Amino acid sequence: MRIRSNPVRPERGRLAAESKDAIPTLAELRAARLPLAWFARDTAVVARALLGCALVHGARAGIIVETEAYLGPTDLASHARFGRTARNAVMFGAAGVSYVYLCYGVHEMFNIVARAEAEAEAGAVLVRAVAPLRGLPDDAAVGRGPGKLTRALGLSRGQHGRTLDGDQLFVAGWQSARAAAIARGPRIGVDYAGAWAPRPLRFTIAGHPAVSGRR
DNA sequence: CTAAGGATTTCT
DNA sequence: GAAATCCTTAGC
Repeated sequence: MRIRSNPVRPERGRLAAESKDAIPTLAELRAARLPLAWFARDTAVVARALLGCALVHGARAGIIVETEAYLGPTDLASHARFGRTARNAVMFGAAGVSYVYLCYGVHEMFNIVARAEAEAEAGAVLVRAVAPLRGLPDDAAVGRGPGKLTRALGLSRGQHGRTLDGDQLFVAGWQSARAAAIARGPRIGVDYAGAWAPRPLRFTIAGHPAVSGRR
C-alpha cells in the first residue's frame, strides 16, 4: 500500500518529521495528542481549529479538512433540537467525547463533543472529510465525506461515547491550517432547518481535494 | 436522477 | 404500533 505524504501546508511546524513532509509515526502523533480540555470551547471555534489536525484510530490517521458545528437545542439542524435523548445524550456531556450514529441506515457519522461550559446545553463537531495521512490508500476519495471517512478509519458506533484521550482513538495537533486557507459556509444536508440552514457553521480547507461537495 | 438501509423520533 | 425522517453514497 502506498501512503501519501502530508498534503497540508503547516502554519508553523510542530514535529520534526513535518519539515521533511514525512509520514508521522504513531509515537509522534501520540505526543501531539490534544487534551480533553482543548475541546471545551465554543463549538464553532473547535470545528474551525480541528482543520489540519489528525484524527487517529489504531494505526490509521487522516488530516481533518472539513468539519461542521452542531449546537444545542436551539439549533434546528442539530440532533440536540429535540432535547436530550438516548442517542444524543453524549452531546450534553463532557467535551472531548465521541458521538457516533448511523445515518440513512448505512453510514456511520463521527462527531466530537465540543462546547464551552458557559456556551450552551449541548454541542458537537461532525468530521466530514479527512485526507489520508497514515495507513490509508493514497487516494483523497477514501476520506471524502462523513460516511467514507469512518469506513476508511474503521470507525463505527463501537467507538461511540469514548473519551478521545486514549492510545487508540484521539486527535493530534499535528498542525494547524493557515487562516487564509480556511473557508466557511452553510452546512450540508440541513435544508430542513429553517433559519438555521444558512448559518455558516461548515469549515473547510479551501480547495482541498478531500473536501466533499463544493470545495 | 433514485434506491438502499436501519435506527430514531413523532405521530395517530 | 405505524409512519416519516434522516448531518449519505453508489449506481443508473
